[in-house]
Amino acid sequence: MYDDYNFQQATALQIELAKQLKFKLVENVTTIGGADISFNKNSSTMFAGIVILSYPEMVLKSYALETFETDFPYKPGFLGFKEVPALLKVWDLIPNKPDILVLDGNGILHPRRMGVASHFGILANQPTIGCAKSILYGDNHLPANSKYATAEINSNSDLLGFALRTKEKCKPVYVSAGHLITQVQSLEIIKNCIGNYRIPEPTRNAHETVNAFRLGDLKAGYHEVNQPLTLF
DNA sequence: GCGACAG
DNA sequence: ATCTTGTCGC
Repeated sequence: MYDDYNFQQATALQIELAKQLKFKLVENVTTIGGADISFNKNSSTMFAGIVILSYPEMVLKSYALETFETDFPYKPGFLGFKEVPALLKVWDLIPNKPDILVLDGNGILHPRRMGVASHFGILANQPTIGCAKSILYGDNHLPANSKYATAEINSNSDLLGFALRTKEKCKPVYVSAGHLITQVQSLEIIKNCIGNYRIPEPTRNAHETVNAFRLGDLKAGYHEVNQPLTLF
């Protein structure tokens, strides 16, 4: 049927895009971005946002917000097709891009190595990291119950990512390289982005910010932040 | 065939 | 993802 045809095409495109993936070290990281999407149930309007923090201080420096219309449904394995178009629209509003962008979802920890972070990275030619709140694919071995404990996530003999305990007695997050960064550096960067919560600061801040945008407390466009924000 | 299944 | 109160555990 109609949906099957779209997902067949989407699958073929993911396989093609995955051939373009590159993994290398990112040098001199001083800024890191977080991207997220929010929307009301049963609405085709997505609220997209990207925040930029100083690294490793994790101080909010700027953010961009924009809405986007889409009918593409959520389906496990195809999140990029739903979220990346909206995120690219917000991305274009940012004059000074962050050195690395963290997306809420996976990078190469994906059946076709094309999670939302890899998908965005390829289309924007931007170093990206995927950080998901639950497992999508691969072995699910839990890390020890201590902060910073990790467990490799493999599929067959490929190292696709890491489960990372960001906080004691909390479920781990799942980290993988998106594009233009290595697996090990992705893990190190995310470790350095942990504040006092389970979710690393770039993603956590992005989530709070897009929610405020959806609820009408923040406006669309690019905004720079100078004094500490008393929003959280 | 059955179960799993990012956001 | 979003809608929501209380409640269990540290």
